[in-house]
Amino acid sequence: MAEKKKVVLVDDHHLVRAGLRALLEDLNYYEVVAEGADGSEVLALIEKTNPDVVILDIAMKIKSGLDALIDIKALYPTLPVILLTMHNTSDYLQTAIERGASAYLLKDSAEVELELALNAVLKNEIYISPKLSEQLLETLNADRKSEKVIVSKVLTPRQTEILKMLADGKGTKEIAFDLGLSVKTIESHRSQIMERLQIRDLASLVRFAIKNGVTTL
Amino acid sequence: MAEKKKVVLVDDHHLVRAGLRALLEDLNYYEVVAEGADGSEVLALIEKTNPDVVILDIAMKIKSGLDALIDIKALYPTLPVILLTMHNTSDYLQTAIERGASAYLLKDSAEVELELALNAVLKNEIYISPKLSEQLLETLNADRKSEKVIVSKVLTPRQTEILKMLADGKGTKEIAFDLGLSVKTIESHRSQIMERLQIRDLASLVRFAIKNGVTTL
DNA sequence: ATTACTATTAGGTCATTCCCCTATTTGAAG
DNA sequence: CTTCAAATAGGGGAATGACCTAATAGTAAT
Repeated sequence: MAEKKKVVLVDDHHLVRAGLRALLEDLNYYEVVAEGADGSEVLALIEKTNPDVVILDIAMKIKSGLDALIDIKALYPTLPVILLTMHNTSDYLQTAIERGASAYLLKDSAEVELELALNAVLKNEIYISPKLSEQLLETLNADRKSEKVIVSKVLTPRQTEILKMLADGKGTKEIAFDLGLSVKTIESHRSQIMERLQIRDLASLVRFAIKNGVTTL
Repeated sequence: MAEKKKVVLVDDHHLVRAGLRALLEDLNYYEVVAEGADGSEVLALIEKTNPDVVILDIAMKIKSGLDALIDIKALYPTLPVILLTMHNTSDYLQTAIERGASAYLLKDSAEVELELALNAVLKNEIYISPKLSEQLLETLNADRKSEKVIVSKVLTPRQTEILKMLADGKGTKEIAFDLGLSVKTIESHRSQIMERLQIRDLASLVRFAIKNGVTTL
């Protein structure tokens, strides 16, 4: 058998990480050469270990997997990255793919999926959890029906910024002050965020933000 | 070596479960005889497999680990249960212990901690993550300073019920209607909940509810 | 029994926020 | 150039929130 493939594993829960490592090494074809607890460490780990693939959790405290993905692709555009997501929503699947992710898996996936994804990714293919790819197709079809194929970026940077603050418990007034803007402006952004996300209440907004790594639980 | 110890593993993320299983079986002293994705399945699994220990995730969709713990202890009071929690807060540590949990671990713990916990638990000892036990001691000390040692139940049943509804995105009006109460009553409960939890904004309330398994992400 | 405390209910008042609509400016895409 | 999205912000009424007070019922302790 050829040399084992080198894997960098980044997830902010130690036990989860250890579990994934055990799983990978039981396959006898992968070797975890580095582990990280946050997206902000990943570049250093890659440089040190020159891995064949990176496995990144999306929801991490300091820097999310999606953010780390940008950094990685800027310096190592051909290094395959597998994203792991906690919850069954394809909200950021498009973003992930636009940013060059090679695979997008639910943490709830079967072990074989992880193996399939690794195999695919090492052949420069793209692997997406079946559950999610269904949703993606539905989304694309829905878009097509509505005349224009708008592959929207979900939220603008400003909106994302404000979403985070809202989800972190800040009030409109406080946000307005922090950003040096009018309360009315924040209210506008807030309405537009909810409009886009089809959300009507703050609680769901908080969930959305957590699920998508905009903020942390 | 003696017979391997039988473990039942319950966590709603398949990959996490698989990882923990790999980790346990690498220790060569444990055998995962059943896996479940939710607290509601655990009793059936125990009956079927007669395990030596149960490992339960706290935050699960249908029935949380804390709820499942009650069921388990009612039927199998001597069966050791290890609780796994996602986040570094001891909010429900007391509850867990009151309900008879044998160990309380952070998912962020080191692998050795899992092993230590298993060893302790099989000797009828109690194991608590060092990080959390520190917090617990602080809490107890704080209580002692404030004259009375109140092992408070955190929230009353009514409060928990309303917390869940709030965290699920319902408004005061809607909750009042659902429960057949005055809007003012709900507002009172809401204030008192926030008072007890030392929380000032809805967003943090939602986080708290999710962290403690009152509702799901 | 009596006391004391908790849980649950609810009103009043005033400040804040939300909702719905409209509007200006700037920058990028065509 | 023109068109559209993003970011900014105001008006006005409705809804909600914060803060205070208080009644009733139930339970625990003496």
